[in-house]
Amino acid sequence: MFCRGAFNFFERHVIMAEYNSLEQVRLQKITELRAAGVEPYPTRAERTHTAAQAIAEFEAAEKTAGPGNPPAEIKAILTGRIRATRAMGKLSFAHIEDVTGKIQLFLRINELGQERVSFFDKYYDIGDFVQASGVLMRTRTGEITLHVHDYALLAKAVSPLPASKDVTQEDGSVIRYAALEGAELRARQRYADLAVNPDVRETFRKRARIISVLRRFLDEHDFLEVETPILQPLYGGAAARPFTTYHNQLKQQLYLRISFELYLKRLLVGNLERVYEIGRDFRNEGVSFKHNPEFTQLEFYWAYADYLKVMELTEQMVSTACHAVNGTYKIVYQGQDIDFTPPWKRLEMRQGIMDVTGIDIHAHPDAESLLATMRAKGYNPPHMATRGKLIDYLVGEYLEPTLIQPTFLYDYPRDISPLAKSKPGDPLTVERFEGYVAGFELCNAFTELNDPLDQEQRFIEMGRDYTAEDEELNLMDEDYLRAMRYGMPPNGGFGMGVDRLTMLLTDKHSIREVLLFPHLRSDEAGGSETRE
RNA sequence: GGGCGCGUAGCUCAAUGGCAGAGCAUCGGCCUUUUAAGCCGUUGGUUGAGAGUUCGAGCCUCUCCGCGCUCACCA
Repeated sequence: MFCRGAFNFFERHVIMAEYNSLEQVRLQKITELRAAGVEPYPTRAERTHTAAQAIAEFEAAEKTAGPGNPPAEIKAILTGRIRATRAMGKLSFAHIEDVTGKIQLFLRINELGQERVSFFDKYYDIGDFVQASGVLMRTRTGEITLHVHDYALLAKAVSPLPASKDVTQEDGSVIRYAALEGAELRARQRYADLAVNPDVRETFRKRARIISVLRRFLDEHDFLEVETPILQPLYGGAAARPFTTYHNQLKQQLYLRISFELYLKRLLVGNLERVYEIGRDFRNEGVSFKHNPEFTQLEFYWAYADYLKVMELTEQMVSTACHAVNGTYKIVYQGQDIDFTPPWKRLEMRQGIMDVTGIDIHAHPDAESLLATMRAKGYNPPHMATRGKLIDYLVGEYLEPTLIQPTFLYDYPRDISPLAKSKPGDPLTVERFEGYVAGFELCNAFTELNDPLDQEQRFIEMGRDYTAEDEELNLMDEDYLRAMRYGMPPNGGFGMGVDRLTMLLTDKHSIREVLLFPHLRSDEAGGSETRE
């Protein structure tokens, strides 16, 4: 009990000493390498070509030489990680992989001598980083290969990479053997996943490309990228439970933001006109295949625009991102053909609900009337207080799943949209749309409410919908109202989950496949050993 | 949080309540153009953790941990 920190420290060292048999073999090799004067972790490396550059240069040299003629000699120093070895006594082959791909090494006693070939076979393992110099050649089977004249260790791997082997079939398809496949292990040890699964690396390259394209698109449309607080004294802009934290010196309760909205719109008051932010939101809610506690959000606000203009910009932006990543506007998501070519379908929510349920929400201006009709038609929503929530239920249960092709569902109930501007002449409806693709929500946007008196009223109404025990739910943001009182230009605002867009564009079912380090529970082994 | 399913060697997976196995990886041997190299041999396990039933548990029961699917929650 006393000195608990020291106990944990000791315990940790015991855990660290638990090497498996494969690791013990490699540790022994490290000792022997040092004894032989080989530093397993040298400070510097040298490289003249990436794998891809070496292959391209050799092919170009072959072309220059012409068929049947030997190409000009190309010397190269390559670096990479050993992915496969094939030792044959006086010969040895290995594949190394760098960020551009794989290339084969060919070691022979003619150049290296028996001792150096055997030394490579004995001490170099899959997973080690190596450097090899030599001359490019083609083997008898036609593979462009580095004929090695010298080699060096760059970093020894103690733990074996999860072994995976590929064999390319005659039809070009690749069969993978014993690849790292467990979703949990892959997420927990993303480093190993990335190291052995090239398609995972490709997914995250695509993700980076998507974000880069979104940013460039908005920059080119004269939006200013800004950064607003993640630690906020009040949270708002969405309906979600926040994470709370505490500033020790200020003795202040703080929240991690659940949206950027209220801060970004303050900037419109400051005459910035067009602003956007790409960053992390945090929501203290359930985790699922499409929810992570922290996720990447894109929001922009556009002065003098309305939700119709935002729709047009949205379909342009998302289709541009799709084309940049996939080279086409048409993709397949989980077996469904999706076409992002603008313009996307526009569907009024009232009409959409009518199409799938036969209920006209305009005929039911209050919750009681709507609920009675729903019940009469056999719909049994869980207990819900407001008209908007009943409508939301109908949309979520019956309409959303039908929206496979990119669709803007527009004109939402006022009472579930406290930051959106009312539709002129229709007090129950606001100018809001959500973009749906493949049956789930991709983005959410509206003509922003800029009337400070109306906004104050909405905050009050919103507060009423929540019961007294929701003490934390303080939606009244006085500073935001003060900003709005200085005058906010009419504007259209937009929010989109970047992770979900990435899921769509990379054909991933789970958000965990597009997050490098998704949230997972503690992986400490043995439940009964945890003490608190 | 609820329901259903899963957890076996470093990785991918087998195993009617009856000696815990295979492929790849590892280790040793043979092999001078291989590519899942091949051939011969070898090693590797607290079957997620703990308890129970049983002559005997990877398998049945309970508790716990973790993951997956699903529901709830979720702009």
